[in-house]
Amino acid sequence: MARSRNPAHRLALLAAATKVIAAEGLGASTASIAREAGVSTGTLFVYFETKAALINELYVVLKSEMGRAATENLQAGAPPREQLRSMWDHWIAWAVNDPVKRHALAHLSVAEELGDDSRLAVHAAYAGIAEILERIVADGPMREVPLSFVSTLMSAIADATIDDLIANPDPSGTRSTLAFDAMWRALGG
Amino acid sequence: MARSRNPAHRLALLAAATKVIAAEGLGASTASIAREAGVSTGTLFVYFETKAALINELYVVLKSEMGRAATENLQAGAPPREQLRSMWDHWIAWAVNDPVKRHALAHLSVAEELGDDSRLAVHAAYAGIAEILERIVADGPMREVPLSFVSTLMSAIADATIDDLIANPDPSGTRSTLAFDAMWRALGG
Amino acid sequence: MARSRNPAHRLALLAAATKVIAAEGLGASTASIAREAGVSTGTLFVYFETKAALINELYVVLKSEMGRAATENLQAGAPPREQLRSMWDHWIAWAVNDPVKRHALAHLSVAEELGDDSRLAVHAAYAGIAEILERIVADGPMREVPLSFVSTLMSAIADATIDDLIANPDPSGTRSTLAFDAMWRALGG
Amino acid sequence: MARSRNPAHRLALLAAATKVIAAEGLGASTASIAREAGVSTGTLFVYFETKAALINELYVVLKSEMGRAATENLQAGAPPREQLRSMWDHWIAWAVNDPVKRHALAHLSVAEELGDDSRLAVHAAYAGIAEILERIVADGPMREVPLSFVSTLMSAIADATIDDLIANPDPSGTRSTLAFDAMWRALGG
DNA sequence: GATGAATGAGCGTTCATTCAT
DNA sequence: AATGAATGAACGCTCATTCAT
Repeated sequence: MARSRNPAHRLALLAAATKVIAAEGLGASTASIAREAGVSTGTLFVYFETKAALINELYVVLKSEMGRAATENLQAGAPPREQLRSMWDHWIAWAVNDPVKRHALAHLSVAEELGDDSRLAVHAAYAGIAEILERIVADGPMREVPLSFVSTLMSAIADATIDDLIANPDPSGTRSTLAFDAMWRALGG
Repeated sequence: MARSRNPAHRLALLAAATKVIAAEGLGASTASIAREAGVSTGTLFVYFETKAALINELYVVLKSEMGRAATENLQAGAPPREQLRSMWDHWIAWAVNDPVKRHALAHLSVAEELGDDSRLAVHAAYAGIAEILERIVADGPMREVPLSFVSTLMSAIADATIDDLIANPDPSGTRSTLAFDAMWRALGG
Repeated sequence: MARSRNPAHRLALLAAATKVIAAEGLGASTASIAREAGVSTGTLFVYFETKAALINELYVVLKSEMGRAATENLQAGAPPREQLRSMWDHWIAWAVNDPVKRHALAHLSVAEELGDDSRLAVHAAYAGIAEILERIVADGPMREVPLSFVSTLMSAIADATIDDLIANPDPSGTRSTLAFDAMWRALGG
Repeated sequence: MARSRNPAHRLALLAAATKVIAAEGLGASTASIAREAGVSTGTLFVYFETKAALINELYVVLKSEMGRAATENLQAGAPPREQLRSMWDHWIAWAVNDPVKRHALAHLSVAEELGDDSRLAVHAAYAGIAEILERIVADGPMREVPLSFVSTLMSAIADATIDDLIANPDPSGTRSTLAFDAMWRALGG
């Protein structure tokens, strides 16, 4: 057997892409990503067939990670509001503690080269969130609206909050609570 | 910078940039923008010193236009909810009736080359909106939050609504009303 | 008006491509061709959309030039054998006097990127040759064979002769005459 | 250089190179050749020091095979014309029955990396042909010309015929006979 | 010997910008 | 002012070759 593919390289490339894309946007060159990862330009293309493939894969990884972070430690039997609040807190924490990933993801989400399959691949990680959201919305004023729209709305509010908290940190958590309450009201919960 | 001799060229270039950036994203070449405008590559640089300058200027133009559209025909004495609803309707209408501008603006808003001065230059066009927002928020749960955050929140909800309406048109206006109500609740109005 | 396209650049690029391709084959880089022509890499692509376009155009230019050289000073009323001999002599002279063009053409003729349109574009320059050939072959043993095959045969004999004469010059012309006679016999003239 | 352990790999690589070069030309990558042969990229370089070495070796193999095919079943005592005709027939048959080898050889014959030693290595396989040719030419008009030129001439005629027969098959053999007669006349036999 | 990941020079092509006309 | 040819750095990607396993 030859040297087998080194998973560390794959991870290093994804981490490097996260960092470089966060800093320079999607225009970041594959050369700079490879350099940051400590491998040669050619090696990048061993692990990702094209730059577009790297972008798509990184999007799936980060977006899924964010979804998983949000649903961590969810109390199955807890009341919906508490469940949503837990999600909210984890979500905000993930983004605020790792603003580089959050920035990279913001760029990736609007990438021209993002394929439908990537957007689809991410859905699984958001099934838990969708379920909770569905229950909350079920008897409220938004019960007729497609869940995807409700979900987009929540994401929009969360993203706005995250950007605000990264720009002006608020360790007390007051602003996060206020924003959560606003979202809760919006959902009609 | 100085007002150029032929304002028609300037406008043609901005219109062309809107169309081409909406279609191809920020990667659109200056050559393709000039071609679309019916002028030469050199002429583009007579009116805009660099591509970044064009992007910034177009951002200011479109974003301001959107703000102005939102505050059109505002009834000075009307109750805040009605004022906000008027704004909301005008805002949504502007974007839905001109999805090309909306798409271009979506790209421009995340442009790497966007300067703080451009973001600032736009504020004037949003003074009216801010004023109304301030009054609405004044006695509600969000009274302690910086107005800029409230404003960002509203934009986020509006943008989500607009994208949804462009993707799945709803001539009845039901979804727009539902989204407005959600926003109204979020603001604590 | 701006600077207009400089025909000298086009010619310089074709001449440079001839020289570099003769020396290095079709693997010659566009950069080396541009350098040899004294222009920048970008300029090459102003005059030729792709490397393949340059290769095709150069093929048409050289092949046509060779055809035109062969039919130069043709005596309309002369006997077929003398006409063919004149063509033969001009053809051999063109190739032997400009071995660089001959070598470049040898490479170009087998280029993967050569299109049917280029092969077609060249035909006009060979109409005169074909006509003579037709008359010569008309009553001989090859009268049933497609003219294109006869033509290929003649080219093959000529090319072999040319390569031999370039490798081992023969100013006396003896070998050329011997080869012509062989071809004449082959054609059944 | 030293006979390698596993001759099957060597043969598989040569066969794969034949196929891939016939289809894609000399630009074919060593990786694609190795894949076609069912071995790894590294293994290719165990059997052939460089790509150029593989090309040279394959040229020698195919060209020699062609020469051997031509002189197969030669009747020692038969009249020269019949001997030449037998050669011609075997030669044409080899190429027409295996157009992939013929195409590969056509590419290899003009390879930049082809060395004089390879051209020389092939001569042995053509000794028989040369001998017959020499006898045929001995008393004819081409008796003063170097035999190598006569040989090149014959190859040129044969190649042209082969390409024509591959492009437009002629099972009746009429065209092959016509071409042979033309060559016979050219040689002054 | 066999493997295939790793390498990095090199490729064709693009494009923001300049400047002679 | 308007033009578009000219520029050359930069890009994504390929590939012959090496070498750790």
